[in-house]
Amino acid sequence: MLSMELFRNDADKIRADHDKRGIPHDRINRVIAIDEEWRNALKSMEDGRRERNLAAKGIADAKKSGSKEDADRIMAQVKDLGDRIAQLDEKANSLLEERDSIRMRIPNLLHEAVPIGADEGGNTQHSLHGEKPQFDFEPKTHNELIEMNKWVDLERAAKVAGSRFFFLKGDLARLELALQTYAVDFLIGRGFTFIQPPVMMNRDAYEGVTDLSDFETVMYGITPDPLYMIATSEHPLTSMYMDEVIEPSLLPIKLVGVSPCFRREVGAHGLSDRGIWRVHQFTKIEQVVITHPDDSWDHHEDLLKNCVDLWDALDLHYEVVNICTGDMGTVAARKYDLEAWLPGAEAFKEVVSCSNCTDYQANRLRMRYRTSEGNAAVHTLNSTAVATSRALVAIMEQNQLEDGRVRVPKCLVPMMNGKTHLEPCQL
RNA sequence: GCGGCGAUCGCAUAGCCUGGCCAUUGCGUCGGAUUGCUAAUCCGAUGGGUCUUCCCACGGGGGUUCGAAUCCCCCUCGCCGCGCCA
Repeated sequence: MLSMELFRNDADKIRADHDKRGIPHDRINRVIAIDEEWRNALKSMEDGRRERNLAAKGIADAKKSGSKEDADRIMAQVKDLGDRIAQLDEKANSLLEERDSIRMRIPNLLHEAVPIGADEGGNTQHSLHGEKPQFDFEPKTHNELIEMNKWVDLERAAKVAGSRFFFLKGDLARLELALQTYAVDFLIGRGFTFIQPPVMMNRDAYEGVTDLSDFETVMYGITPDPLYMIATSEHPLTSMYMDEVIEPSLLPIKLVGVSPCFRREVGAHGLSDRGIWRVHQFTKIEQVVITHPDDSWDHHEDLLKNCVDLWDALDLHYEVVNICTGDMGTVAARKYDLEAWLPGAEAFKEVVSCSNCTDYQANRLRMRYRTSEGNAAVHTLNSTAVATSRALVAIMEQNQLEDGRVRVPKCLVPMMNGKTHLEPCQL
């Protein structure tokens, strides 16, 4: 959410940003108009309260000096004042609610380096990493590999849970655990604190970190309790300090979280998403940084560097993509994606998303740091380190052998008890 | 789940019983002053708002009242005990 100061003092900045995104200004103008109305309504209400406070004081004084008649007279005068104030208060509150429900839907201001584009076709390549793997045989898709090696059981998962769930089995499951351990240790080595978060959140905290439409299309609600399954550990980690004033000496707060991630994937269809590429539950190792606004763009580059070094260590071929205006979404000001090469699909596909959300989440979460001029919103950043299901797909497809076995990335071999290749699962 | 107790400003606290001055004090932080000692001492500021002779804020919501931190009800969270439990 953008700060109200921006609407009041620098609305043209927001309008120019909307032009870049290709969306109309009407919501901005509406926020400004309702804000004006709200301020007037608030003023009348405050005048009423002031009158009441003065009267209450008058009564107290009168009683103290023993003048019961004076007290009774004032009381009679202000008898209906309470109702009037309540009405004015209600009006002001409904205006405020209306203003902010619109404001919540206005997207973050974009960084100036974000390329202009209507949709994902406008994204640009930032850099290319690793060597494209060459095969002297026809490489298989990960779907073929998991099936022939019995590493994933989709049918039985459908039976006990539903479609787009999976049982992960044998060596592939063991590799998944190795990936988690490797990524967590890697980030601990770069100064991150390891956190295991709650995997359910209440509505109030959740509204602070995500686009409102996600409640309809992404998150699972829990019946009968008013909770939501997290779509990523970014959400509990970022909202961890909500409603707090953070001592500047604690910044930057660098967190690495591991959690299962739950996504409804409403509207997702198609054969290209079969297997474990797009699923309702997967595990993700996530980086989160809460920082001083002056440092946030440096931290954004650091987060990307961590991903690049981590994915280089896994010895995979991928590109970094600079996400364009039309593909950005509501919360981020700038976003890089890592897209891994999938030989089976002959395409780069998204495996990492690295965002600077500037003060957008912090404003919603009332998450500030102390300055000599008062409190100011912090900046929040997040980046996938590894989403294990997708990393496994990339490893399987890029490291496959002709017989269907898969070479374990060198850095993970020690965590696989020295095992260098994934063998088929017997069960 | 049941019972008891609690929640006040960055942290810690007083005020609540018995409704009515400006919500107290300590620590921390920031600013200033001063002194030659890794810092001490003194002064000031330090919840939010439209930064203000004004309004709001004592976990959240409602009620009683001319007036609520204070009385009543509901909810949330925490602590203690009991129950259940990986």
